Amino acid sequence: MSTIKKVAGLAGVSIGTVSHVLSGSVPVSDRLRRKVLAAIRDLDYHPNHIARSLKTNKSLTIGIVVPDMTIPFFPHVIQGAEEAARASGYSILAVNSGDNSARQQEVLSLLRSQRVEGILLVVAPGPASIAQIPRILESGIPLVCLDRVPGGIEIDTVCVEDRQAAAMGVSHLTSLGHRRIAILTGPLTLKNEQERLNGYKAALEEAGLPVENSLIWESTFNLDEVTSLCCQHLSGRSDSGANARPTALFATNGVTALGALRGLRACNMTTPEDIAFATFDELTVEDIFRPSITSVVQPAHAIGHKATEILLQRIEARSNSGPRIEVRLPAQLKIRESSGAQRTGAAGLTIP
Amino acid sequence: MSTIKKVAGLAGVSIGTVSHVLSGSVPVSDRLRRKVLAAIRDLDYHPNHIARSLKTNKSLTIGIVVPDMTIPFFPHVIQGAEEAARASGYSILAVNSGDNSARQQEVLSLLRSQRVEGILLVVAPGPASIAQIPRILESGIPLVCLDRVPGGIEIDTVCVEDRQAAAMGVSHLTSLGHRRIAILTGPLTLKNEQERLNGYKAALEEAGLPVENSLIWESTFNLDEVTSLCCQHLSGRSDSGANARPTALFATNGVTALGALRGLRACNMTTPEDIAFATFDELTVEDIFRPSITSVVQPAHAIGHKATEILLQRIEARSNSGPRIEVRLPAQLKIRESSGAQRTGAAGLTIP
DNA sequence: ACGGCATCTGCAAACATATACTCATAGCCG
DNA sequence: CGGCTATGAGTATATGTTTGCAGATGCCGT
Repeated sequence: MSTIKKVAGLAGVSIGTVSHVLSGSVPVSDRLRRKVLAAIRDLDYHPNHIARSLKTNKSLTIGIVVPDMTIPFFPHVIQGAEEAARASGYSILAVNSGDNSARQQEVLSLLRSQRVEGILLVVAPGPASIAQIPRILESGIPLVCLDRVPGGIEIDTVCVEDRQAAAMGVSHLTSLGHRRIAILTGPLTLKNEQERLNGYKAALEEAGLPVENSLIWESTFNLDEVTSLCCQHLSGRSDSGANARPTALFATNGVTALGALRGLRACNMTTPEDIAFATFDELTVEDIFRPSITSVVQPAHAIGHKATEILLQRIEARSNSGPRIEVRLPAQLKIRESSGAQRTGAAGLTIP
Repeated sequence: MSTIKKVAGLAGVSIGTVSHVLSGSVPVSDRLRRKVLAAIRDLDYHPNHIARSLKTNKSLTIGIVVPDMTIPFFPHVIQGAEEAARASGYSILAVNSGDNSARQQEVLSLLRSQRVEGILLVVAPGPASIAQIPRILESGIPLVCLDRVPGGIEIDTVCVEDRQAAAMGVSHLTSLGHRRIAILTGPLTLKNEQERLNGYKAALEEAGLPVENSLIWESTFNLDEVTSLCCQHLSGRSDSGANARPTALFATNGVTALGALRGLRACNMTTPEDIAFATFDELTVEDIFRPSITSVVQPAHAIGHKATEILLQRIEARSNSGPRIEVRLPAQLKIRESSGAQRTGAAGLTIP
């Protein structure tokens, strides 16, 4: 691998001159610049980013920790982050935590060893995951939490307007005449899930409906657990009366949504026929498939992009002090078939 | 940020000893090891991977270039690669090329500056993209092409058994009695697409059916182009006769599949009612949605995993010489509704 | 007491680069 | 034509780590 020294040798200039041509921080005469550039081409020289980082103490890299890249939401977030980062000359190091506290610890350590200049974190559930954050901040590495907001900690966050978004989805269901609407949440230790639950409550109240604890189903981010929990709640209920089965179901995230749909199938129920359904997050981007799911969709790309902008701002400021930044981005309600607002035709591809 | 020197100071040992504790390459007494580890904890020390890389000339990083992380297939590949890499202590740097030759050039340069020890490449279409490969190999960086096989170049490759896989999908359609089966391919400059086409031809021949050029529709990886091309081919054909509309359609990849489905919808056709449909690649993981699509599914995870193993092997061997390795992994046929093998019930969630 | 061994220290030389600094050269004006 | 000023070239040092080596220390058995 060619070095700056070889380039200097071939171009007949000093190492410093090559460096100046590369960085542009010091003017170099056209004659020498051309010779240097020619040497760079001839040698297929690529500046050693490692040595540069060591010298300048800038890795030009930021890390992003997501639960699982294969969940469609996160690649969009990562891509948003990557675009914002690239615009400032930064690269992205993306790693999975598997929503596992121990693994999150590992990857955060890895990122710190790699000397990333900032970290974007979709925090794993559990207090242990949150406990890892302060040390990082203390060490001077800016960290922005995105998508999920950890409780009990002062930290920059970027996510969707959970309360309003959930209320929007639930209001859609109440406006369709539903009076018994169940909500299927993830762990309520996460502020977002709480906020979404609050949005649900607000929407019910606004519609003059009571909030029943028996219709609030708290679950986890484990698909199998969600499925069986949902199934359990749906079966063994009468069709009417005080303990009647809900006529609509709202899921607060993509995982519980998928679990809910699987649960419905396991209980031999269809949507929207047997129960109206709406959810946070898109399950499949394509409107080609049926039943199309009424969703409150998050601006995934924008979340990643905005979080990165904030992070870069903190990096530039070289300080984690200053007021905490909390960005809430608006979601969008996409009304489709599963909520029963549109009637669905025969199976197969149809024109909506 | 604490350094190895500070750790040594706090632990009351020499720098060398700390290094030895960290690397494990030289035995250290238990007493000192404990003191060192305590100091590391107290100082929240994280070894400077950058300095280590510079000294050892090993970045312990491999790069992976994919067209677009938001296409569901690729995160699985990346995750497979990540697991294999992690098992050997390597990290993954994943970047998008946007299926764009110029951008691919940029990201490859970036990876070389980052001094990745090897590169996994899903090559962008076009000869310019392929032309970038030899320089990298010459510079001593192993490179494995995965998913897509570039033509006219000797290189390690890992992908699916394209021919057999396509033949399997098409045979499924012939076995259902279809005699006019169209194929919608991506750019035939890619060997895989050619091979899939060959599989199609072989399956037709085996079923005693003629290969008609008018039923071979070559397209691109651009969704809109595929959609309009498909629509164009489907409309303006009589229902019978020599130029009759095909009764079945096979798409050779996820992009053309999506384009095909959109095209069908635009032409006001449904599947499997108006035309049977099968494809390479899964469009949505969940079987919950209708119409469920009969697919030849690729072992995405395994492709990433295997490619990384080969790459690590080349890295270890410190040489790109030796015989070229070509791994072909088997695909799996998932028969669902769109091919018409199962009859589909009413829309909505049903038990299959 | 002493050799041998295991363990540890301290030092120095890299690794490839950036940068502040010094030095050289050329142009220019008086 | 001499000295001054720009401007550009060259040089030395530092970054955090690994690694090898020479020497120091302490402990054990003889």
